[in-house]
Amino acid sequence: MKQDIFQAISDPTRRAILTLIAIQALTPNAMAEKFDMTRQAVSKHIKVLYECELIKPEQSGREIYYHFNAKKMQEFDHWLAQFRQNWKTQFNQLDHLLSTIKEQKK
Amino acid sequence: MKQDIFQAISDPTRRAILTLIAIQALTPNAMAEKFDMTRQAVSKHIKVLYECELIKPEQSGREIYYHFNAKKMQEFDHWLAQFRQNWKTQFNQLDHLLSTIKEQKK
DNA sequence: TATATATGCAACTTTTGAGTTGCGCAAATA
DNA sequence: TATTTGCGCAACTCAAAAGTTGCATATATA
Repeated sequence: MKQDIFQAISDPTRRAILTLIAIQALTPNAMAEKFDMTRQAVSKHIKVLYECELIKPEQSGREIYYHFNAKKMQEFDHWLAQFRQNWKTQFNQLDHLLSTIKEQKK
Repeated sequence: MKQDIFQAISDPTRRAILTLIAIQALTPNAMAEKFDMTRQAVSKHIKVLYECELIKPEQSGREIYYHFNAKKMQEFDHWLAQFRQNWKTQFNQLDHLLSTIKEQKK
């Protein structure tokens, strides 16, 4: 099943995994040790993250190091962009409102 | 129940609602017309979005207009910030790698 | 005042997803 | 070669979440 990046990031454990491997690539076993969770449970999270390309595997003998794929994370940034202008505008309007109230109090 | 902003945004319908009302405030009925979905289903999504403060209600007689709360969306931006430097670094490294390959070809 | 409209809440069903146990395969090691 | 280790896949359980129907409440309108 093709995974949705938004759905992938909605899980706290997967967000923790991303934060960890953004610093250093890890094997599934290493991740399982970090969280109080079986290796298989971590393996499922890895599958989700892999299918939406947020992580990349690097085989090394029988071990697999999973790396963070920063490029994919930019999709979020692009989605957010449609709201960024919006929040800047809302804050400017708030500033204006506050100064108007100030004026009225004088 | 206190809702998680990541979980709130993971649902496609809720993302569509946010995109709509970022442009113009809408009533629950108006939203239900946009999607092929009962009013009650939309109402539940509204509840989720409201509980994590992504939208704000504005009562007008018996109608309720829901507005987009841009400020809350910034929480995403803050979470993304921890990766932003990371992806810039990865791209710089890629640039470096590409120019190295270029040099070798000469 | 009677009726229609806009909404929220509760109970229920169905679907999805997180986590477990059990298994098989491939690589390292004795 | 036999055994251990690292990993993925499949079947299962259980909890959460999406969507439905039904009902209650408040406001507008005839």
